[in-house]
Amino acid sequence: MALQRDEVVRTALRVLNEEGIDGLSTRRLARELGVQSPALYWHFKNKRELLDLMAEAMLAEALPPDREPDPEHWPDWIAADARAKRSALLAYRDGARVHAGTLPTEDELPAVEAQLSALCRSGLRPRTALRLLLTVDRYIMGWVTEEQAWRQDAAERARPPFPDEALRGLPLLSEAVDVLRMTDHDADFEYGLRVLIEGFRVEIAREAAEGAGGADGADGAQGSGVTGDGLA
Amino acid sequence: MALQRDEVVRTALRVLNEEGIDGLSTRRLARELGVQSPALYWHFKNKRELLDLMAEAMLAEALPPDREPDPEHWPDWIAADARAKRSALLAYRDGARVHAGTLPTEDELPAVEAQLSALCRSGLRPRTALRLLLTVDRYIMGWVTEEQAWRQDAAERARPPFPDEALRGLPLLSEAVDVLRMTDHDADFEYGLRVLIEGFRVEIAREAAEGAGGADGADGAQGSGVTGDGLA
DNA sequence: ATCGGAACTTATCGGCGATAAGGTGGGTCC
DNA sequence: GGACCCACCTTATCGCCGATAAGTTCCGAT
Repeated sequence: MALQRDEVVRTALRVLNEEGIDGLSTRRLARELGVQSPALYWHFKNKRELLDLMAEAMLAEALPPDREPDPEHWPDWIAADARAKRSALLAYRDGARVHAGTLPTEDELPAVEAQLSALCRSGLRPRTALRLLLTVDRYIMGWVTEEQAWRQDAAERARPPFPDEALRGLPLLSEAVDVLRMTDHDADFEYGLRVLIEGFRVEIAREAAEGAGGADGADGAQGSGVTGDGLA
Repeated sequence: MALQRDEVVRTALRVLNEEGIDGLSTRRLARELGVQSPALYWHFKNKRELLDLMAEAMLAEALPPDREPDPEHWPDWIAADARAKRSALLAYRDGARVHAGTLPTEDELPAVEAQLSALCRSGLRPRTALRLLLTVDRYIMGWVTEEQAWRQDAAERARPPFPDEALRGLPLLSEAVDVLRMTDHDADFEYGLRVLIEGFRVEIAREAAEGAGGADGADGAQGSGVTGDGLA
């Protein structure tokens, strides 16, 4: 039986976990498949295409398609999706870096449309709803990228970063040292996620009120930006 | 006169802008400096170290040190710093990817301590304040990474992604097409930034109330996470 | 029996990061 | 003034990489 694209992608993901993205070469992968490296170019246009499929497979494992998001409980599914996506990226070494290079695929669009539909029930305009989804997505990507970079050079570096001496004379940082050293990734991620969702609540309330009151007007977020006077 | 580290870094940043990070090889850089490539290894341990210095230089251009953050108007300087950091990363091709590989340096710590100090005036515990700073940082990194990836293959791909046909039957996405196609990066970034800051407001209010009321207790953000019932 | 194409091999290209070993020139010390 | 040193660079080379070109094998349809 000849090689299947699918089998190549699965093997590539295994090699990714064993060697990391820098160790994933076409030769290494070919050896693992019992084949010479140019054979891969029969199945893939180039390495980029292979990486794209790997990214797609990574996320497919964790995000079952065709869920119908419930408009009544958007914070729940937004948070659940965010956690699922983070888990999916964390499940493979350098998962975030693999995913980062890819473009959104057109066949993800219907799922996004469904999410927009749910969010718009709360009074959001579609463009605001999409911005909201993109915002949490960017947060996840940034987070996991950093998390995996940290993990990587925690492995290769002898001493942990930010030793106690470096914190001398910095009392607040010393108190927050667990956050600084990423001792508790999960809770730290969860914090940022919660902040985002509470921000969304505020934003949704504002836009719903606006929509109920006047027309719409251009783009509330523009220009001078954040102007509030602080102090909670 | 012999080569100076500083001159090498400046030249490397120029080459980065001309060729992108994949085109920035030691040979290319050496050629630009009128030197053979192994000469660089006298000045730098390896390419990683050069990239680290490039990242440091990039951010140094945009973030003047020794500002004293004003506790009364934290949303303003948080937003200003965020915009400055994004601009710094956008100023160089693949700036986010260059920065992503680096570890936080110990000499950035005093600035962070000052920011924590300002935030804690509003009743935040240091660990929450640091989480807050990290959250916005991750958002910026994720955002700019995506923005630059998009820009790159907008350059090399013939047709723009998400053509109108792909949006047939997806009315909400069609209405939000400008966001989808990242036509207006700046405003979209600003939106997420504002959402984050409004989330921070909520979080700060909660924690200040908590601190005023009872003791503190473990970690409000843990476990079941977001549970609210949505609908603004 | 033959032809065609899918799926692979071998050979090779140009480029990469990195190291080893050797050269060179200016400044220092006796 | 000669010996030495060392900062700084060169030449040569290693083992890897992604990718392409051209040739081979083998199976299935005609």
